Amino acid sequence: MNVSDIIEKFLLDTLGDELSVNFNRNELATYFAVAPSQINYVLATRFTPERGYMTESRRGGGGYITLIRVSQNVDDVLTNYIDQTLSDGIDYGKACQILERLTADGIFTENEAQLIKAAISDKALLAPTVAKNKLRGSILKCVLLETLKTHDDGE
Amino acid sequence: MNVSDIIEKFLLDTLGDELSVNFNRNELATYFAVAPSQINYVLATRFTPERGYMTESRRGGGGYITLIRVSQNVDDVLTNYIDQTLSDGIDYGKACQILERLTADGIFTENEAQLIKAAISDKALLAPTVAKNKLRGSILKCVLLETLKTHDDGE
DNA sequence: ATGGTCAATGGTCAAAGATAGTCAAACTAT
DNA sequence: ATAGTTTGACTATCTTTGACCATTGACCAT
Repeated sequence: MNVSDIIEKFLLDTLGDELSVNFNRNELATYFAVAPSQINYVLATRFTPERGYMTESRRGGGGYITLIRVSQNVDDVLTNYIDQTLSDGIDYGKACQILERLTADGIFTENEAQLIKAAISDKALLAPTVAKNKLRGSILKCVLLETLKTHDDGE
Repeated sequence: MNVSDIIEKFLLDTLGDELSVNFNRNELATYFAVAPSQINYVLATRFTPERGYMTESRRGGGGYITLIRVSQNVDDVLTNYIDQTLSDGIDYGKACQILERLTADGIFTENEAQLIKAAISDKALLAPTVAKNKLRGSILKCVLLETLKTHDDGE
């Protein structure tokens, strides 16, 4: 297991049930004996908006980083993702983050998320790398739209 | 006996009764004094879906390969479909039939089938018509494989 | 009060490192 | 000859590091 994964886990543990957690970048970096910028790397790759996180920070003396779990109305989340993935395409990692987030929100079951992941994996999408993201975006969009439909029906 | 056979045997032994085994490609290659890519060769020729195996992996620091056993004997229906959709591609109607059949068999829930249908609809697959069936086949294959995997987990 | 300086933060980005994947050429066994 | 194996060059992806930049607040001089 690499250090970034360990730091991720540590932050998740520290976050626990709380809405946010506050820390000092250099301190954390020293604790895990990594370059300070690796903290940014972990935040950028693991605690993304797709997964429902955001950060705030301040430089200078007494500087800090706050990691925040954002909660949002589920339909809004869905529509946001639909709008976003609509045009630009999306890579597999980001797509998984979205699916995990939606699973955490109870929109998908674990199994459904797994199936969708399989459907949009690089392996499934036999296309040149460039085209893949576009295609994946389109597929995901259709799936989310379908979900939005049945979700609305359901209530 | 050639080295590939030996590596195959080693992996089978290591796998034992477990559902999956995790290893590092370079380490394994070094251990058997072969080129790293030979590990891929062994996986590609011996641990195929048709034989009841699949793999997952990650590159970069802390990278790994996971060899996963999927159900070998039980799900003949599924494996048949997998073989069929593997090569030729499949049109949307046929795909839906398969999904409905599998839903009737209790492999998929209604909802799961809906999601998959959305994912392989003509709308989702932005590609030339000719390419669509091929692509749909590939996606469906991945989904079915995934199902075999999680199916095994459950029992 | 006002502005200047400096140390203590955090941010960015590109390079280096660490893996795994692909593919075709060379080799080997049948 | 043909099919299967082995190798290596090249590629793709993920992680880790470090050099350089930006911001903030404390302290100081005026």
